[in-house]
Amino acid sequence: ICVLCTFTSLRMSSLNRHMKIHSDEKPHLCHLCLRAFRTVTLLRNHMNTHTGTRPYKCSDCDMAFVTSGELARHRRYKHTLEKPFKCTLCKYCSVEASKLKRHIRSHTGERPYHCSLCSYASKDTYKLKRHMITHSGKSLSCHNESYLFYARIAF
DNA sequence: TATCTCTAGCGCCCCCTGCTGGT
DNA sequence: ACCAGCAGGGGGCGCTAGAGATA
Repeated sequence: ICVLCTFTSLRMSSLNRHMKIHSDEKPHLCHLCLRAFRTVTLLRNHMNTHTGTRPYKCSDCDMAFVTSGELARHRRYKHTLEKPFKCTLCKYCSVEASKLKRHIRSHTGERPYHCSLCSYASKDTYKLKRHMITHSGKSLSCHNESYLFYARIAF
């Protein structure tokens, strides 16, 4: 049992590894952007984003991905059409949990993302970002910096 | 013990659609 | 009626973090 959080494991080795997340130790450094990672695997995946290396290739189309998880998700979206996350209130189902979470907000009416300049509130972050254009008149891509400024105030 | 694999999660961007107000 | 602007709903991918599985 971790004394710092709710984590529990049957293996001492898992607990030892877990304890590292409570420290800031990130010994694996990307020499291209100086970002640091806890594990070599994370660094390797990150380096692949710099080099464009995509080892996980889809057998049914030309797509390729940095991680196996991305490939698995792609295959669900495009090939197997498996949608394990099902809404209990309607027939909607999704490939991803986060999509179901976003969908459920359409039932609950929850709008966690508030505009700092008017009464508008959004159900997801990108809608708020898009909404911010109406205050500035700038294009979405030109608006990133001011959006981040507004977001810091709002959140 | 190190590495691989899987799952979870946040984010970004895009598309389509419906509503609304101006012309 | 038509069009532009805007918001709602959702699809798809990029990337990182953490933990289980395995070599």
